[in-house]
Amino acid sequence: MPAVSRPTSKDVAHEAGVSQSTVSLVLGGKWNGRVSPATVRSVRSAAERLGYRPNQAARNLRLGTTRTVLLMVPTLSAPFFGPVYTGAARVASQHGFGVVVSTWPDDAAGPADGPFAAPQEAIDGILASSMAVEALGEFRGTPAVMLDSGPDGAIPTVDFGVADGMRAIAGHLTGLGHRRIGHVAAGVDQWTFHARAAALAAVVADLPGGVLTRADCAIDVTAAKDAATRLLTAADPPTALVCDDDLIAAGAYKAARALGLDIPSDLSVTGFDDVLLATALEPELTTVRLPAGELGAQGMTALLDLLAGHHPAPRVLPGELVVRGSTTTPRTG
Amino acid sequence: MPAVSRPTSKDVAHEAGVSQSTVSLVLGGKWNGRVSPATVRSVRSAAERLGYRPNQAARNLRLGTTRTVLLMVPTLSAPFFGPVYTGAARVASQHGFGVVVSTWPDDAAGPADGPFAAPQEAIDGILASSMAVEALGEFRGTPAVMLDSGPDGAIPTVDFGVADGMRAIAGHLTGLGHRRIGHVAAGVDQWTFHARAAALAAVVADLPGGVLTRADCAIDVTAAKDAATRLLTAADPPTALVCDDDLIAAGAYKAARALGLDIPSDLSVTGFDDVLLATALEPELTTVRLPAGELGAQGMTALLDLLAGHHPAPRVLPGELVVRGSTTTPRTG
DNA sequence: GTCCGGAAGTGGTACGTATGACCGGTCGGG
DNA sequence: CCCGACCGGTCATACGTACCACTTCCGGAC
Repeated sequence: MPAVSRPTSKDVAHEAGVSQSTVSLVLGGKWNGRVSPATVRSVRSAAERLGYRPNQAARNLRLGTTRTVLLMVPTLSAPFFGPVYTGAARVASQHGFGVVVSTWPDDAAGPADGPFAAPQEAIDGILASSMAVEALGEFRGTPAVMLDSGPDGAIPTVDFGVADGMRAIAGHLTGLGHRRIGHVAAGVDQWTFHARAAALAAVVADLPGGVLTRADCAIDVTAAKDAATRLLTAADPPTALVCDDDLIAAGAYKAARALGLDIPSDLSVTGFDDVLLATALEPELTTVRLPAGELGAQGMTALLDLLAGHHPAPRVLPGELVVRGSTTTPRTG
Repeated sequence: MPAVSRPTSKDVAHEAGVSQSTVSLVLGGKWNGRVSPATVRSVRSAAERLGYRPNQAARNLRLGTTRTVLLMVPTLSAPFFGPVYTGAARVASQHGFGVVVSTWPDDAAGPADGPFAAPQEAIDGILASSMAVEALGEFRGTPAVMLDSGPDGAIPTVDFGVADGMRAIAGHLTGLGHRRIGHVAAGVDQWTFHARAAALAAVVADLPGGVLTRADCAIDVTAAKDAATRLLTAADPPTALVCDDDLIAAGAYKAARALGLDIPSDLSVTGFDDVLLATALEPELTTVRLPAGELGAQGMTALLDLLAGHHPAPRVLPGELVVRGSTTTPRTG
């Protein structure tokens, strides 16, 4: 406990020889024509001299608002959500809002392994990843925006156009001549992955001679390697692997190398997200760029709209196909 | 603004037919022998029925403490600091503390590009990365712990043993027979990088025939590729590249590939940190594992100690050399 | 019958801020 | 000469909680 307590507005008032109300007026900027310039100067200099910082707890109590929102994401240890936080925090900061984060504890596999860490602060609103939807019940009544959760009637949403992204991937591969396609899928029960799988399946089903095989795995390099190996060692193996995530693609690379397959001449591989990893791999990964920072920023914008009383329209951020060196025409024969 | 205001302890008191004081007593757990079991049950059920959640702002004001600490790191978009946050948040949560984060805005290159986003909440303490040291002045008087900043007389610190780690790297390479070593250094004016450079230089200086060259770059794959290319295209190029960071090593891989050099047979490469990327590279990267999550956890532990009135001793977390496929004996001749 | 003391709970207040309601003085217009 | 408007501020209160000091009830001891 700090032995020296911080100065209050009353201390500033005493120092400046005015009342506490006047201090609040001046420092709150509400003094248009109510306070003389001389007094304003004197109050400001007194505050400066004492190093006065307003007590946020008292202000929050008085105003009934905290100008703070809660961001709920599964983890910040994985690559994707860091930029989401950054984008959200930037927009929040521009509007004078703070952000507190809540994640699954210990990078657990899911919310069943423990509750989100509850913030000690009161919050005005919630920006929640779809993977946090179960934990939202704790905060019934708090305005919320969901990220990447699919259209929802009750809660405003900001989504990626993952189906379009997956169609672009599939179109790219089939355009190159691939017919036997393997889907290394994230074994996670989330809208975004269901939407990707459905989009891919639809494209392959419409393709004469198209064959789609599938293996599920956790979003983890090692698990992905195993899943990809299963697909590649089956009879009549695919000539291209479509991975639900760049990390999964990294596992597919490992599987291919272990089997002596060259990427892309023996096997085309695609990812999803375009995290830093995608350009560090060799060859660089063909993937769909999901603007994670933009998701956070647009989500925060929607949430602030909601807090301001407007009901924001659902937004969809397009993914962009980024063709790099991991895809080419299949080996003939 | 939500039209329906949350119930207060007064509402609960009315519902249970007791006074607000009693509600506070019961829900605060301070009722040992002061309140009858029947009343306790009735208060608890009333709180449950109304969905009562204590107003944190009021509690913070009354108690003069927020049970919240501020974590200052340069960014959460880069791989390293996510686990730091996770470790810190886990320990904080176990002690009933919350965490708010402050980063450089927009992933700027440094604090000069703008202030850290100030949290809207009052905080009890600060856990700051060394890269945030400049911003610490705003919070003069708040208890703080520095991470990865080197020994400091005034502020408790938690550091990595980066010098030992670098000596392990250097010993590994020289033990393999390398004599001409290139240092792809992070061009960042921080204790941790100075310590790494000094440790490496000392080992090479003690080595008969040892030659150390150096190129600086930002912690960024593209910039690292350029820097590594400069070293590798010089006369009498190094047989091993020591990189200050795994991301820099990824750039070195790209430079080697562009020059037609095989890793490790033509060139050994080492990294630092052991982020996810290290095992996704091919071949997997020899590096020093810095336990980022442990840094956050130990730092938070030290900070909570400090808040409890104990002055924590400086702590040093050892780095561990992880030998993978990117290093071998230099090509003879 | 009086007094004591513990059990069970209540009243009142303070934390620091923001703000609506006041208030004394001056000045110009009617 | 009086009244209202306006300037430049102050007073008092409320936000919701935690906790100290106090009261009331009641069973027993003397």
